[in-house]
Amino acid sequence: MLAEMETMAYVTEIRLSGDRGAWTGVVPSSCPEVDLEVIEEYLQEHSLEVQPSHTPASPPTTIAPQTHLHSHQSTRIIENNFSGQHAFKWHCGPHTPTEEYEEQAPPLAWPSPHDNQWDHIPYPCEAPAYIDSDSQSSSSQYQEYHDSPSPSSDSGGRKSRDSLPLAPLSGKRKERLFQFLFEMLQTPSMRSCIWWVQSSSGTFQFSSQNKERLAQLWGRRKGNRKTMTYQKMARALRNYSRTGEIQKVKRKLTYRFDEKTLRGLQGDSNTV
DNA sequence: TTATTTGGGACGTCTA
DNA sequence: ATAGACGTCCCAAATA
Repeated sequence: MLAEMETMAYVTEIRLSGDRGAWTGVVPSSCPEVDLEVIEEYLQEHSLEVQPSHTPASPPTTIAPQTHLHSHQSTRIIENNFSGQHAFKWHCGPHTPTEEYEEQAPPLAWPSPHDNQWDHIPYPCEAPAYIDSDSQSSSSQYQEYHDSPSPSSDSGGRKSRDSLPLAPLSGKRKERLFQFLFEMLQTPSMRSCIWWVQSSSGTFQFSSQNKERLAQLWGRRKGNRKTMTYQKMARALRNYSRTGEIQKVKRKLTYRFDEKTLRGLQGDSNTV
């Protein structure tokens, strides 16, 4: 069934990325459960993320009103490379994806919050981080962990690691929020909660629908006493604005990894 | 206007 | 003991 949903998502992606004009109304029809509002949210959120390579935060003024997914403006979305509308799939199943994820959490390679496996286990998915949504569509194949060549010739990889002590310095180091987020971004089953907007620039976005789930996972990971909420997690995220690891971009629920941080994370995930 | 998002001060907790 | 990295609470402003 999971396979079915994957297929569903896959088909959706194909339609989105492969057949621009034809996808109007196609997605929902193949899945009655699909929440149109969510789709619209995705379309809106993503369509706004048309990022000129030089500036990730495009001014809202350039944003065309996204009336409906039936509109011809869907083209814009596709141009945006936002074919990875993985979120669609979760509405097809009985549970939200995060619920599934929670159920699968242990097998999905979570180091228990107690032991410090985090320090030595590899990321659940070591696929290159630089996979845009469309690349992720083909990621259905890297559902399982698999080796992948390092993100080739990252001249700054080492350097950034020097300036960014992500790796355990003295054997063990507590997991940081941005590391967790990065990991989630590499986890296909979490696509419904968080996804790359433009992986090349380190821009990612939370799902308005499932951000709380992700926050809860973070809270569990940390072994907090109280339930983590997006509010609180976002507070920590805002702290990164000062320290520079992650910056907020002018898009709803969208943030961006600092270049160095991103490289450090990628280098980290490839060398652990 | 309401609900959601965003931003940040203040203080607490935990860990290296 | 101290500092870093949040976690928690709270409030206000910006947006949708």
